[in-house]
Amino acid sequence: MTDTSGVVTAASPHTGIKRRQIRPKAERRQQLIDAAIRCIAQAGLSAVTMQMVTSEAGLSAGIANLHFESKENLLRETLRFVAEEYHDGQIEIMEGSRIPDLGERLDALLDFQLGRGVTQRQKMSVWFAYYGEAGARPVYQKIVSTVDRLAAQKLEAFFTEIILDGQYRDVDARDLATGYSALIDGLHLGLLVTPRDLSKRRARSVARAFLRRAFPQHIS
Amino acid sequence: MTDTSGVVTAASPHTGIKRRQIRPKAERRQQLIDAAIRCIAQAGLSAVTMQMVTSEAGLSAGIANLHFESKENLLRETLRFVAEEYHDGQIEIMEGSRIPDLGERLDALLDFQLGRGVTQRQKMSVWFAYYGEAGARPVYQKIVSTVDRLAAQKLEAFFTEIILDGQYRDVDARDLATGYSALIDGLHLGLLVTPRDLSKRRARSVARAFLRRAFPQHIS
DNA sequence: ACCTAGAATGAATGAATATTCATTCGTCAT
DNA sequence: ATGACGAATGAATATTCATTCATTCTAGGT
Repeated sequence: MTDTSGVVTAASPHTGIKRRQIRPKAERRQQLIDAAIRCIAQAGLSAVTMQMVTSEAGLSAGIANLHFESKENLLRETLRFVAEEYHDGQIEIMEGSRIPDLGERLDALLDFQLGRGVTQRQKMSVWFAYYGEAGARPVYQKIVSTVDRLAAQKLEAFFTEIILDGQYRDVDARDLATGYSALIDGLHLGLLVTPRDLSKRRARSVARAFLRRAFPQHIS
Repeated sequence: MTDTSGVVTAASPHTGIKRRQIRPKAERRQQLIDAAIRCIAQAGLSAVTMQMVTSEAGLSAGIANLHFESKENLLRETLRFVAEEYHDGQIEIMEGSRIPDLGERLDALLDFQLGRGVTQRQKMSVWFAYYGEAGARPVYQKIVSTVDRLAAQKLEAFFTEIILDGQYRDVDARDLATGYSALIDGLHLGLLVTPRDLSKRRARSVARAFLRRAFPQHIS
């Protein structure tokens, strides 16, 4: 997560002329992915050019092809990174033996999903840019659905735990998990497209209302 | 709504050589928008070319520029069309003095939002392609948010009516409307990206469960 | 039957941009 | 210190694609 991107790397102090830096392959790849995320959020997936990405990363034109072979590869790996980061975060909270109280864990999940600042907005922006293309691109669809399925399973297990704990009747964990995920996705869309009409505060309250109706004993 | 697209227009019967057809401007524009919808659903917004659209429409290369000036205009008008069609449909049902019973009207709304066949999937695909770009494009954002705001207001009014009718307590029409819209959007995404994991049948049942929890007297 | 306005065509143009690769230059093992 | 490996550069190339416009053709009016 060290974000060195955007930093003008090692310039000779007076001239501002950049000195060539040699870095490990993995680091360069991440640097380019980070730059791609910023470019996609800024210009939209369909307007991103290799020039944009490499110059955003403060590097030379050919470097993305050097490390990723092609634009397509770079974009695919960028999607994979964002998808995994988002879902790993969720899963860590849900499995979280860190937070023993189930109600608190629910709150933590909500915080993760609808909290955060500008960075989060950037990531969401990228996330939905790919979602939009996924209908037409099997490669994207596969990445998203793989990672989604895993998160859905974990959420269902988490909800099952809560249902047992609260002895709730007439609730199906799977359907509820599907509904909650959809709700969160929909709220993200709202935050992205109509921020004027939907504040982050209100989005959180809408999501909490959903959870409260389902698990009244666990949400105050 | 007459869909003449995809039809190979007026060919000389034996040769298959196409005869030039002159049609009113409005008709050609619609024909091109219909073709654009199919292309976006098929190839993704970022991969659509003018060639694709015009040949999908069965017309010559330059014609989209003749009628829309630029690719950007064509894509913008295509978004406007899809957005308005979707929201007009919803609004007609909600205002619907056609269906007097409120519960039935709720069901009709759900049917419209999650029913339909291939065509609907195409439209959804287009809808989300634009959503994905909206974060970076003020023009798209404006179209979507304008049309969204109107639908949100109507939905809130509709829910208010139901709340009065059922004398429901402790329910906020606005929050509920926001939640329901978000849920539907999220389910659409699910249907689009992970059709394997979410059938249309299940999506409907998840949405109905949401409504039942909110308006138990109106949904069986 | 003939004209004419303007709709439609599609080859040509030029701009944008992904990709290549010969060259340059850090870095590290010796 | 020195050499060699390979990372990084960026000018050159090739391709893709939106847009233009001279030409062709259709349809409605006379």
